[in-house]
Amino acid sequence: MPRVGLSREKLIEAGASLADREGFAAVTLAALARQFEVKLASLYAHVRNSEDLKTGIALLALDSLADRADAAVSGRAGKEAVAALAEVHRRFAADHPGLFEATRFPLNAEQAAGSGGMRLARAMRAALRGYGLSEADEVHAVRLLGSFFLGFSLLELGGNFAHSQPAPDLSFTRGLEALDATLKTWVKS
Amino acid sequence: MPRVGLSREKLIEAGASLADREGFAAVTLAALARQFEVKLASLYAHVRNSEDLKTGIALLALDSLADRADAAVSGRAGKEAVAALAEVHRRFAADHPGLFEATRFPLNAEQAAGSGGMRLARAMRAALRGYGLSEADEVHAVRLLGSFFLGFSLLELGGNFAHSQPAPDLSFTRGLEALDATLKTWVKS
DNA sequence: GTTTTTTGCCTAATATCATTAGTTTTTATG
DNA sequence: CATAAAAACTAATGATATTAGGCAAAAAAC
Repeated sequence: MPRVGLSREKLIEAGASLADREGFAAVTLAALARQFEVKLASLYAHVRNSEDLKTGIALLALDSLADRADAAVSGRAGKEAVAALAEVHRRFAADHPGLFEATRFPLNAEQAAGSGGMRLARAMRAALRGYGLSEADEVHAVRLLGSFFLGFSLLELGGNFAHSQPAPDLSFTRGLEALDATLKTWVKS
Repeated sequence: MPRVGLSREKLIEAGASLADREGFAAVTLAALARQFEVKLASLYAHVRNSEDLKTGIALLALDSLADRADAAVSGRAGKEAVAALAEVHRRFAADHPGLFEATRFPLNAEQAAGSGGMRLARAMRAALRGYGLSEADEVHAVRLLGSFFLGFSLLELGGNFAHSQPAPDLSFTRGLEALDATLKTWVKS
């Protein structure tokens, strides 16, 4: 019986593709075993357990998002950079809901420290450079923007904006304008 | 064999309690069957399936959150009301993470229309009354605030603010101040 | 009170997913 | 070529979920 030639990387890649096509919940060890035409137990030679596989997919998804964020803020600052970054988040969530969901898989501190999540925070700080905030205020602003990006995408994906007008596009734009305005005149303590 | 006296309401209540104690993921038909000392298949006389049960729990959790929101904005408007509402969201998420997660369970349009989620939106609009926004701008603001509340709680619960200073409390306060400032001078199109 | 109907709970079966321990076979290494 | 390492398999186990049919408790009807 020749070996199929599985590897951890292959499983993670295939898992991410499956997440993108059918949603993160469709990613199971059983599904991947079927895809590679091996017995399920064979996968344990390459991943510790289901959670280990999903962690790998989450890290890959975060890196994918971070790549796009880095590209978006490159050569930009201030309002333009923030808007570009916001667009990246929203487009990623809308175009790749399965991968977006994967980015939300819980990671431990060590995993998070080396992840695309940190790169995202750096891209956000780079985008905020044009606002001239202090170091502490920059963190507050990163958290404010990060919360808005995440919350908006989740609410939109969940259909929360589907039952009322105006269209979400406009709310997104107006929300960014409001945030830009307040960043320009950041309140002092 | 005397009947245990199960009912749909009892199962939903017990499920919500279990979610609160051990997290939403711990809520399974099997777990509830054990708790009531009946065979799992018996539960199907009261709920259609696992999703039906979880939908019921989600609606109960949303109502619980909405009750707190209504109480918080009662007799308040403007900055004070928004801050109280924000606190309710954040406290609920932090004190009842299992129930908070339940509120995020997907609902169809009909279920959502009659849910505590609509009451939350109303409480939000009531809180915004003090800012004198137009009807359309009010929707944008509801979505901006709702996104921030949800996003902040999720990031905080996920440990995203655990690896850096300043403490999340301060970021939350400063974020609200920034949002208050921009609501006061809402950008015109 | 008795009889009939409804409905709650159980049994049996089935399906799916996940994990572990040990075995066999393939591939890599010396 | 022989040996060791590792990939893939087998068997077993455990957990969750759902369906169909049967039995008996409780409710409804007489």
